[in-house]
Amino acid sequence: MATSNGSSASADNKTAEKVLSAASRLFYANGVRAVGIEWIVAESGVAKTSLYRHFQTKDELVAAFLEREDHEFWEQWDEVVAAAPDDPTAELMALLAWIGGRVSRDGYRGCPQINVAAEFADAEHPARRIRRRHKAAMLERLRVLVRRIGVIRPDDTAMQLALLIDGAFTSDGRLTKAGAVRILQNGADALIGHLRANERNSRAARQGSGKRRRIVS
Amino acid sequence: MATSNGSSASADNKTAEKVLSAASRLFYANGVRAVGIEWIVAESGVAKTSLYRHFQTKDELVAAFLEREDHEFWEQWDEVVAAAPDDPTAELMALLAWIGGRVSRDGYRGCPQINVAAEFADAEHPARRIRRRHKAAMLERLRVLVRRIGVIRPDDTAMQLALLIDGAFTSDGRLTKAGAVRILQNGADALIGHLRANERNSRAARQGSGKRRRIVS
DNA sequence: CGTGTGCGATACCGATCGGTATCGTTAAGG
DNA sequence: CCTTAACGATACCGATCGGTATCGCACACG
Repeated sequence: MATSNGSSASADNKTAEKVLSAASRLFYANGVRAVGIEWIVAESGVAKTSLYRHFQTKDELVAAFLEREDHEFWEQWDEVVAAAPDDPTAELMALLAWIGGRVSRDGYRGCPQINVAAEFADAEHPARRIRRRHKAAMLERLRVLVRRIGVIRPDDTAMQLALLIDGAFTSDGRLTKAGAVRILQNGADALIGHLRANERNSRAARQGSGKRRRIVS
Repeated sequence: MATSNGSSASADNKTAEKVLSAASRLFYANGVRAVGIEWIVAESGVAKTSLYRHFQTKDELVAAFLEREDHEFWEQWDEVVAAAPDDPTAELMALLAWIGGRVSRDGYRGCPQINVAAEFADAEHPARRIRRRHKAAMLERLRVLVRRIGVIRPDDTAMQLALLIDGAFTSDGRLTKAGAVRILQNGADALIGHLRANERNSRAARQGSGKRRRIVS
């Protein structure tokens, strides 16, 4: 059903892969409109002809970039979840530790979905569509998670967590690694703890949260 | 010290004002790089020559756009604060009601500071500088506010509120007006309530928050 | 009544944009 | 060994990019 290629979405060909990886780097670092095709050609070491053999238009290349980003994001998300203890609160904290580390890395330039989508006015542009789907997926995953945690208004709480995370994505270097993780985890703890359904679990979790927050560093 | 002009930052001249207002509209709706000078010329009804008489480069026009946005944002912020009761928590809720309304308006396309800055790779580009200053100013105002509220870790709480707000700015139509205000205010209530210094005030505030949240709608 | 300053119109600049056409080369598979 | 398909190199396309130069006109002010 798929090629033997172990890599991620699209770019099953080696030439296409060189193009897509170079384009991804350049798009992310400079913005889509600031990167011309010739720049991608130079950086990828692939002929312009070949580039257009695999991607008919620049927009298609942009879409492939975002699709891959989306795919890799959920791949890592699932890995973090798999490594976390089977407790929804611990799962959330592990995810926030991962995100905190991600946004405080050197050269982090924000969420590619947000950045790229902002460059296109048409709401039906591929970039806008992929971004909507990506963000809807995150919100849905957070909903499932906070329902398992057992908060009173899971939809609102999930959205609050989504806003917190998207805010971190656009923090633009204002967060150090330690600070990012602490701020995200304590913030989430307040958001879920405040409205937790069963007060017993709530109290216990708040006491033990100091340990649980450190599961993924 | 200033011209008699009652309008906002820069563009003290009528021609310059026409250029800047047209450019602002186009930049915000389409992104900076997607808008060519000729488009601004056509939309403003001003000759290209005149445009370049008032703004030497496109970057300067971009900077003027962001400076004005920054200025108007704090102007409105101050108005909201002035209209709110002299209670820090009520002030915060009023600000969030304002922001909730803002991000759920038709045609809202996100925070211009965030959007425009994302289009430039150079961290010393005017757009990036203005954005940093703008976001630092917001964080500082939130710090002062949460200190007055009296939370345990004001710096962290202020950053959490900033993330929540920036997240709302990038929510891209996922928030209805009613939902936005409720989610922001309840979120902020959890963030400040959870860590409030004096438990008595905390408990009282949580009970009365349903009323207090509706001060500005 | 002159005079200067700001504006509009237009033509133009080199550079770059996304995208195509042509053609010679390379390499893998039967 | 020969076919075939993919790739590289290059030249080219019209359109647009940000920015400038030239010039004629209108109008406010002394």
